[in-house]
Amino acid sequence: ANRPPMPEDLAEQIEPLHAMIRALGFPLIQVTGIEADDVIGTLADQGAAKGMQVVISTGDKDLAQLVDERVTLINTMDDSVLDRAGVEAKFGVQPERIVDYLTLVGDSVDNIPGVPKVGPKTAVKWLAEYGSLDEIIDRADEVKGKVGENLRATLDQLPLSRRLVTILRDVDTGVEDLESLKPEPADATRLIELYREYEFNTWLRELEAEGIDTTGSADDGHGIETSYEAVLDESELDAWIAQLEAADCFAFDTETTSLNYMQAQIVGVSFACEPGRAAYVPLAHDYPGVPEQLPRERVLEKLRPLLEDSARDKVGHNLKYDRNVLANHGIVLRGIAHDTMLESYVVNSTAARHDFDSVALKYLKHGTIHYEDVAGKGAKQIGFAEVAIEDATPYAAEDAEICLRLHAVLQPMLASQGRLESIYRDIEMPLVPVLANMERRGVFLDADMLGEQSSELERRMAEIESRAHEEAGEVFNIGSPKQIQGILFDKLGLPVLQKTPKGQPSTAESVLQELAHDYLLPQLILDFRAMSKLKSTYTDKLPQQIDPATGRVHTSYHQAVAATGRLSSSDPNLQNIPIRSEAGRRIRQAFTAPSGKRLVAADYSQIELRIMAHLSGDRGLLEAFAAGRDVHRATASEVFEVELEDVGDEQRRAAKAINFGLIYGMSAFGLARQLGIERSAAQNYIERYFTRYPGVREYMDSTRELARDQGYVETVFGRRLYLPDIKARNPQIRQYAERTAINAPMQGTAADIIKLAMIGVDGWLENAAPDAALIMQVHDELVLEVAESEVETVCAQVRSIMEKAAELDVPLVVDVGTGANWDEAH
DNA sequence: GGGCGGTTATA
DNA sequence: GTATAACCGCCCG
Repeated sequence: ANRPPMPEDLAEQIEPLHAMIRALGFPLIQVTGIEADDVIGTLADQGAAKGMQVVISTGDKDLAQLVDERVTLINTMDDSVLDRAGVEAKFGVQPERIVDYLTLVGDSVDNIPGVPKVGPKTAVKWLAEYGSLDEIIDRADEVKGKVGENLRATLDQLPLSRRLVTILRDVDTGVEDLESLKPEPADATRLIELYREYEFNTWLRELEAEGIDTTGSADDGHGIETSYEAVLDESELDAWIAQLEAADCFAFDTETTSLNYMQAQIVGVSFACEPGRAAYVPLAHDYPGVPEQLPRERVLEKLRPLLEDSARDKVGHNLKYDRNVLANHGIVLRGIAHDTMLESYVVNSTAARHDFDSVALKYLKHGTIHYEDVAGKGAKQIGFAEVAIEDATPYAAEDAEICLRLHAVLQPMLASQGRLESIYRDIEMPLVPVLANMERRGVFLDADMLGEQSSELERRMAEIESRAHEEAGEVFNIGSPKQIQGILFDKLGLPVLQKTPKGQPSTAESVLQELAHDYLLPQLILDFRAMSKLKSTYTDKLPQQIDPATGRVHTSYHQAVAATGRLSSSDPNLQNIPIRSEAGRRIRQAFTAPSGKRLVAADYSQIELRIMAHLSGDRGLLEAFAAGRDVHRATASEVFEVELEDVGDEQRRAAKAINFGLIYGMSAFGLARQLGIERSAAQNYIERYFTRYPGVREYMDSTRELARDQGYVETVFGRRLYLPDIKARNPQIRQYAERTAINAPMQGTAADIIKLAMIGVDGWLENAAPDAALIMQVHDELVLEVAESEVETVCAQVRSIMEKAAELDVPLVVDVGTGANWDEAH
């Protein structure tokens, strides 16, 4: 009576939930007219009677009455376990008295009255004094005070209350045999369907990471006896070093105190050189009662010759990290021969993730011990140094041993598929130390300059915010799209021009820009947003990310994230530093060269369009580049049929949009929107373009066809990008795959070329200009920090190396600039 | 605390 | 119309 009816939002979730439980392979028991608690009570009793240990997963305190020697509760919200002692500790009464306790206390939600004014305290006190509810009822006269009166007044109801709170243990559950309740393997196909439908994207990714086959097939390593040992004395260490020296290639991994490679200190190292055997050498575990470990610096000195020897091959998973961490201890990791993360990436860059656990699961069907299993997660996570050595050993040793086995599986896959091995061997692997060096070197930032900008932005934002509140006639959070939406569209009744994917009126930039023609408030919001972005992401955040030890920011370049072959950058992302607005350029000015040095920025001019010319072999386009023409102007001249020198600004702008659109696999619709013209006019432009550059049309068509036939597209160098959706029946999904098919060879080839250039530049610098270094890569641009005396030589040589990084049917052109800061170098 | 939507910065 | 990372607000448990 006191429970509100089930909300419709909840009711409609019940059936999908049941479907999901079935797909997961769990037994689902539904008994009409019986409480779930009673079914659980009955099954628990039956299990206990058969001598089973029964665990009930619940947060419901009522179930505590079921606890005995064989039955325990677990609350998976906080992982607390309630056994007999736990129940007594939590409630102050034994499990057998829980029914009595609940009867006295009552439960307003379940409409069980209990005795007024009796709560947990009084109930426990009475039960301790009288022993049981029956005894309390019998001796109700003895209880003094107001609660005594209440007890006597409710005596009649108590038997009913007791019946209501008592969980039944003898209902007909319809379950013939407890054996039939064993979980079945999950129905992966059905699960994927359901996860897609309800957009459970995280679980979907997990499922994909496991490979589609989730029927519980056996571990590929099944049958291999594994021996993982912790190395705690010197003679064992020496024996391992001797084995590593004798091996052709050994797997190597470090455990550390931090994911931040600049701050990380080594806690232990692990090795493997044959399947089934691995060692973990704990070095700096630190917790009460930790056993004596070999001294870290001494062990590292012993390992130094092995680790620094470029002739000794190592395999690892993301060895760039290990190289950076070892550098913190003065060791230069050389001989980085193989990396299973990069093997997985080159074999199939579109696989959901290339982290160790996912890759091991996918290629070995081996479920690894996760970091969270040994260190916990969230706020309660501990550092690896606090992990007990006996827990750390299987985890760390497995990393090395499984890595070795992974390499044995992935290496042949690379070798057997076209030019993938060359992408891996000649591009990705040599790039590893180059990136590690760039990361460690870091970028100098003028924090004071950014600080000043922050204060200025703050002042101007406060001003704009109060004007916006005035304009709106009320105070609202200008940073909340939801509240903006309420003000603009509900309160002020502005027209809704566009909706978000979820069907809400959008307040995106393009929409506000349109509305700003007629109203003031949208412009204020736009101005606020532009400043807020710059302030929060750049002027506030970047200075905080300066490493105190080096005074510089150290990004992470990710080599196995972008499906096209590009790098990505994070913590901080140095690939999206503003450039377009004046305020944005001021942020670039804070990227400065320290005294005595200059920044050199070298970027490829129109590299993706040049690659399109090369790939398509279109004569007109090739010729335009060969002649060194302004390609957008040349395109305008062709499409609009005017002489080169007569091309107007507007025509050039349109031609530029067409050129970019082609790289992105555009439609007339998209071009029309970009240019703010009619769809038919855009279609007309595209038609004229293709008439003038017929090779480009042929290339686009043949690329789509090739993608359909072979299921993947390739860069000029043979990097592959798989397109599983290219045959999708849903046109939206299929067309998206087609656009990716068009774009990936161009974006990917550009990525291959700049990676080759980086390897070349780094190699040259090492000998010829040791005081100069690469410090950033932004997709088509390299930034170097160079001693003033070397600037001229470096500029010339970097240009030359970049332009010669690949030989295409078009010249590669590089613009080089120098300056005291990044803005000036452009 | 964790996940997601909306938004915006770059090539 | 391609490829990313990161912020804030908001919601949930």
